Amino acid sequence: MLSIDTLKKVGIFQNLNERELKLLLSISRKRNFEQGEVLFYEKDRAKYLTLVLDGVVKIYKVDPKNNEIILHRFIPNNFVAEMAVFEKLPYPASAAFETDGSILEIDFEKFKEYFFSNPEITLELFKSLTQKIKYLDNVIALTVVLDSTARVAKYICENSEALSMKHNKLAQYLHITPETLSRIFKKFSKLGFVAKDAGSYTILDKESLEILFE
Amino acid sequence: MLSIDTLKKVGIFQNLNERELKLLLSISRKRNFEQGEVLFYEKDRAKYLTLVLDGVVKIYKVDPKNNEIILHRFIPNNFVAEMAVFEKLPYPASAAFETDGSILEIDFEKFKEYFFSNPEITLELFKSLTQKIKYLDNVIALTVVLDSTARVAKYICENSEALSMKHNKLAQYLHITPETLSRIFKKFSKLGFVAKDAGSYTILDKESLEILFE
DNA sequence: TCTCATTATTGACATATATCAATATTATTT
DNA sequence: AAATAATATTGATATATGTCAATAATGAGA
Repeated sequence: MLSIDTLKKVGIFQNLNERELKLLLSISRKRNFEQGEVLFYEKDRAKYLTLVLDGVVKIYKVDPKNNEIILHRFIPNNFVAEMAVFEKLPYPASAAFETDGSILEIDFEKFKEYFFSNPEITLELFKSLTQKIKYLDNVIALTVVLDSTARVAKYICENSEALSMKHNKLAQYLHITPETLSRIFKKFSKLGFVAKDAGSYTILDKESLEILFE
Repeated sequence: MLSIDTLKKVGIFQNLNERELKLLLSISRKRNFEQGEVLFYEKDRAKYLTLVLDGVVKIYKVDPKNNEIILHRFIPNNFVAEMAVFEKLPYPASAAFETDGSILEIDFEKFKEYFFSNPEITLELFKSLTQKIKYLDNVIALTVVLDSTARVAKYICENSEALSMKHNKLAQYLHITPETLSRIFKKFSKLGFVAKDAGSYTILDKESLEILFE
């Protein structure tokens, strides 16, 4: 099931030696999830240090109208919500698998005891924390600072995969309704900033789009 | 000007010995600011590890309509935007003094060299980073998730100083206009959730207010 | 205490975006 | 390829909040 080879493939643990990997193995377990399964809910108590091994995990909050507000999608080899584990705080958001996948659960107290003196590990944890700050900053830069039109412009300019995403997923990610998104794309088409071919859109005039959010 | 005694008073450096404090002193300098002075602008390059010594520093973004969106206010003994310094990234937001004050500027490369192997220092830096995540999460929880009414309810329930703040400051902090804030307070008064006496408001029915944002 | 400046409130109106319902388009299954 | 389901678009309308302008309340200096 969970083997040293699996752990070796995780970037964060690359510099650990065999002895350390064995130690890590002894305080970890792998858990499999199916698409849609919830990893944890907002306000749950954090028990384990969690790392995505396979699949995509979405982190989201639920607003009073029951809309999911997606803060981030995690791909493999990332820690999820380690802040809550470090600080012994309830999770600030919920997490669910968007695909089938698996996670590594690590006993945090033991991990701390064994690995916090290892500068390579602490450096990786620093990076992981600063990464989270960047993600949250991005949510704010996108959602709080910009209006819907600017938000769409920014997102399609900066995320190449955006144009091939299903529109309702994209809309959800940008915290707008599919209707509004559709109207914005129509506006961009009319302005000649994007073109529709065979269902999906292509960017024709990136400079103009950039003006909208800069 | 900048003395070891000043450094000793900073919580984060409490566990440093005399030799380490001297070392820190040699790579630091103090800078004074007047109310309103800008510490740095969004997108500036981060040069020094920065810590507030005196005064209040606001961290804010500017939206396309030139509204300031305040993300946080820092009081003394806090690192400001250390993420940008760690990651050698442009500042994700601007910073300005709301009062007269001063900061400590630390040469980051040397700080890293001298102090990153000290577990007490890295622990403090961890705490500082997780704190920032909490602040950003709060901005999102307040601004992205809740509507204006819920936001006011949450803020006055959870921040005792809110009711004595000037309404235009409070409104700015909640990212709503003073007019909207005034209307929301009026609504809360009519519902009997708050009462106005001598200019400022008092909470009469906290449970009801809490229902609005939970 | 009176005056002036600042801050807060109120009303009328504008605007962005959501909601709902109908229809069109695209994708999937048989 | 036809049938069905899923997704996208469009129009009409609702709603929350912003904007602007007028007035009221409050605070600070003479």
